[in-house]
Amino acid sequence: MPLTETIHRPTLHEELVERLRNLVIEDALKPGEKVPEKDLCEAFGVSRTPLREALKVLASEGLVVLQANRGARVATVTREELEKTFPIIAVLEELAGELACKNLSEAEIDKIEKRHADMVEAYRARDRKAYFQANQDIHNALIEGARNDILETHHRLLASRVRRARFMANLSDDRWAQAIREHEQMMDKLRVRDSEGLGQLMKTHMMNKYAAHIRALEPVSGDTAED
Amino acid sequence: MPLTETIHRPTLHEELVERLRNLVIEDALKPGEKVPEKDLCEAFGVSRTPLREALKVLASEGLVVLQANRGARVATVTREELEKTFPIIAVLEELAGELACKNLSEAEIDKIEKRHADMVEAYRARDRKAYFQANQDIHNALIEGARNDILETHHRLLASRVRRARFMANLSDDRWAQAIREHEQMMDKLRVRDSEGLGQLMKTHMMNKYAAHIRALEPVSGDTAED
DNA sequence: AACGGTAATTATGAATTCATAATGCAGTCA
DNA sequence: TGACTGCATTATGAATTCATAATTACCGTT
Repeated sequence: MPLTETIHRPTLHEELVERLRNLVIEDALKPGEKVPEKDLCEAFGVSRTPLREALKVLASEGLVVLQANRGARVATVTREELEKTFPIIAVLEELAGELACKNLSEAEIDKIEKRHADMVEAYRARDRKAYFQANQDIHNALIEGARNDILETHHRLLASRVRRARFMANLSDDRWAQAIREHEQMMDKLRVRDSEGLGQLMKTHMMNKYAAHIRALEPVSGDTAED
Repeated sequence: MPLTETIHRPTLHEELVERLRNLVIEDALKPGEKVPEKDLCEAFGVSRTPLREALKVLASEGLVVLQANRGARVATVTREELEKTFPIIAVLEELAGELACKNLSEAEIDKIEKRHADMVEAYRARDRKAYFQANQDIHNALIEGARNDILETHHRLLASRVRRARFMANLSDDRWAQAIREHEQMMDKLRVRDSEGLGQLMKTHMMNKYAAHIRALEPVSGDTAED
């Protein structure tokens, strides 16, 4: 009997990885902060062992940094790291776009179309929160549409590290309008299933997002200012 | 004070991650095999705790699979996984090629040139082992030349999972000749620092490698037989 | 009063212990 | 004779304990 398709009973440390990851992504634990094992243990009602195992995993993902005998700190995202990460995300999205074009069902494309409409509507209303959510959904749908869980994993790994950078906070009107135009073009390509076209657009879309973000960071000394 | 640039003193579980990773990559632990904690503990002379932490990390990297209360097994590389992984490696190499073109020093390019000559020589002598080593060195040099440690990490993560597939074992004469031609072209692009050109070549080179490998796998039923 | 050193406290890395889930074997019943 | 069930053994997940390294506070000296 092949041992694929075995039931995946979530073990304690896996649960913790998930919870901790969310804490970091949702900024409940802020970059640079210490991650106090003791407090988290009683907060989650678990012993230190599984929590430490979870921290090791988070560290290998780069979300936290372990210092020998000095515990874990939430990783800070430096500007240099952003510069290194965005191009990688960009080429992954390029690939995802190509694959999604080939693999998405008509129904799924319709769904994305709807979310796209929501997003445009949110843009008209200048509703940043709704826009951000719809945008996220669309990108996620395209990534998932690639039908490549490994691609998805690596994309999530990279995206989770820069998500904290909060692109939306400093979204200029110009860039916003440009982003909408780019999304329109993406939808055009998706409708006719032009995979290379969509891939290219998603790549440049991400690089533009990156450029805008770096521009926004420009005034800053170079390190990440908090809040 | 920014807490970047802290000294990275290797802790016990990190050491173990390294050692175990090598065991898996070097096929000392074969795919599908159980990873017996007890034996490894006495083999390395450590307790189970750091070893288990290491296994969690390896699992998050996808090198081993954890099953609740059933321990860890070395991950088997299914054909489907290969099909999902290679395109990702390909786009990462594409990006690496572009970046390496821009960032490599002349001296480094000379070094690669030398290794390339070694590789061609090994091809002439039909010395698979030497060829494989030189090939590996060249690819590594190009990846490192990208000056992007995050890209490097993800590339290594993906490559280590398929390395076991041992492309070289079933390298047809045709494919071998083609690979050499592709490498010649890559060197041409690198010499004139045509970044897009090198990127494209590295991508297609990887996809061709992939295609050849899939072809070699063809006869196999599709799933990996267990012991 | 300030700076440096030492001691104490705290917290982290690692070992050991404990409990529970899985597997294998044996015995019995069809 | 073969299959199924129950028990025992083994091994894994998790908690607790232990030791060591780091940080902080306090005291002494300049």
